[in-house]
Amino acid sequence: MASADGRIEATADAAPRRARVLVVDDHALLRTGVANIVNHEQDLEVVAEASDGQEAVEAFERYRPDVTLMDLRMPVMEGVEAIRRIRAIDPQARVVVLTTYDADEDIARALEAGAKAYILKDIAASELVSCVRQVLAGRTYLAPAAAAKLAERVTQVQLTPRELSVLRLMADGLSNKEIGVELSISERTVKTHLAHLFEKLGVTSRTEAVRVATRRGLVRFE
Amino acid sequence: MASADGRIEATADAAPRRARVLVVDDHALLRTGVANIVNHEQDLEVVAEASDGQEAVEAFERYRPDVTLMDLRMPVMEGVEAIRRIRAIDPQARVVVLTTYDADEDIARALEAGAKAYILKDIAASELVSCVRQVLAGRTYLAPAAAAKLAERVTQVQLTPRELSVLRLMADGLSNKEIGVELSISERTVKTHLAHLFEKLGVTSRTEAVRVATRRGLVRFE
DNA sequence: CGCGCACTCCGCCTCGCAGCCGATTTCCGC
DNA sequence: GCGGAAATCGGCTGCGAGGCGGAGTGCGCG
Repeated sequence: MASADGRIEATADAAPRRARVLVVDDHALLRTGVANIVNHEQDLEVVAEASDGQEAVEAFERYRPDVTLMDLRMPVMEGVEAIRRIRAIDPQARVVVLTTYDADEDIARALEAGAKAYILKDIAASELVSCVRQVLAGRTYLAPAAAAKLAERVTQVQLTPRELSVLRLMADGLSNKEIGVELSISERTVKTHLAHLFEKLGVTSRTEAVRVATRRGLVRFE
Repeated sequence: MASADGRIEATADAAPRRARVLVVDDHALLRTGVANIVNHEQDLEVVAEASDGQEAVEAFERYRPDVTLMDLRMPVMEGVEAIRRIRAIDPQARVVVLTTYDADEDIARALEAGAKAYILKDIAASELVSCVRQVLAGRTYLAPAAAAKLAERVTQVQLTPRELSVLRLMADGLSNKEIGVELSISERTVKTHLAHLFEKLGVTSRTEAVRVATRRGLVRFE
C-alpha cells in the first residue's frame, strides 16, 4: 500500500501488476460494458462481477479487489448497505459508486457509507477509467453533477428522523390520523411534524411535498 | 425484403451478410456493452450508435439498420417519439425497446408506436441476441415481466385525455382551483375529473393517486 | 448551567378536498 | 336516431388538511 500513487504503468517491468476490479450491477449488459472497458486498460482488470449487494460483499471477501464499482439500486441488498459492509470488512476498501441517479440524498448516503467516488452512468469510457485511477491513487472523485447537488444540499435544511418517517408514510398515501396510529403519536403531533416538513421543503401541500422529496431522493417509489 | 426469414446464417456462403443493428441509449457504458455482445455474433453487427431520440432518427435515416435497439427515457427526444418517427420514415422498421422500466403505460405506448419487442436491461446477453433474431425473423418478443404487466393492463380502466391532464397537474402539486385555471375550466369540472380518476385508480386521496399513477407510468417525476 | 433543538401535545379557525345529489352539451358508433 | 362516453357546470355536506397560537419534556453542546 506504500507506492499507491496510481501509476502502476505497463512500461517494461517484469510483471506489471494490474489493479483488480470488482463490478457490481444488477444489469448484466452494463456489467459487460464496464468489464470490457476496464479490461482494455493495461493497468486494470476485472476479477469478479456481482449482481446485487449480497453477492458484492461475498465477492469482495473472496477476491479482495483494489477497487469496487458499485451500483446503488439493486435487489436483495442496496448498494449503500453493501458499501457499509465492505468497509467494515476492510476500512481501506475503495468503492466507486456508478449509478443512474444523482439525488442529493443518494450521494450523501453513499459518501457517508465510505464511497470514494460518485459517477453517473452517462459518462464516457475514458472518464470511467480516469476516475478509477484517481481512486486507486488514494484520491476521491465526484461527477460534476454530483458535486453540484452536494453543494446545493449544504444550503438545505436537514430533516429529523421523525420528520422522515412521517414524510414516508404520507407519501404512501396515509392520512394524518393513520400516520399517527402507525407511529403511536397523536394526529396533532403528526400535523406539527408536517408543518415543519413543509417549511423545510418549501412547499404548502402534501402532494408538493411528495414531489420535492422524490426529487431529492428522500422517498422512493415502487 | 423478400427472404427476411431471419436465418441469414454464417454457414459457408461467399459473404454472409450480417444483420445491421443500431443501438440507442444515453448511457455510453451500456451502449458499449450491448455493442460488444452484438458484434460477437456472426450474424449481427452494430453499424451505428445514438445517445438520444434525435440522433436515433438521424442515424436510422443514414444507416437504415435491420433492427434498432432503443432505450425509452432519454434527453432531447423520448424513445417513444423516436420510434414513431422512425416508423414514419420506414413502416417496416424493426425496433426493440431495451429499457429499465416495466410500467404498463410505457410498454403500451412503445408497442402502439410500433415497437416489435420490449425487453428489460436486466436480461442476459443470450436473451438479448435471441430477441433480436426473433424480431429479424418478423416475430415479436415480450419480456415475461412486460407481458404480465400488459395482461394486467387490459383489466384496468383506461383514463381519458382530460383525466390524464388533470392527473399530471395534480401530481405537480397544484390545487383544484389552480388546475382549473391552468386548463381554463371551472374548479367544479376539475373535481368531477378527479372523482372519476379516483374511481378508476381505486384510491380515495390525491396522494394515493400520485402513488398509483407513478407505479403505472402515467405520470413521470423529475 | 443555560441555550437550542428535537419531539411531543393541545386548541381554534379557515379552507380545500372528497362524496353526494343533480344537470347540459357534443361527439362517436351502431 | 339513439345510446353511451366524455366534458362541462351547479350546489350541498362533512371531514381532513394546513396555518395560527402556546407549551412541556429530554438531550447535547458550548
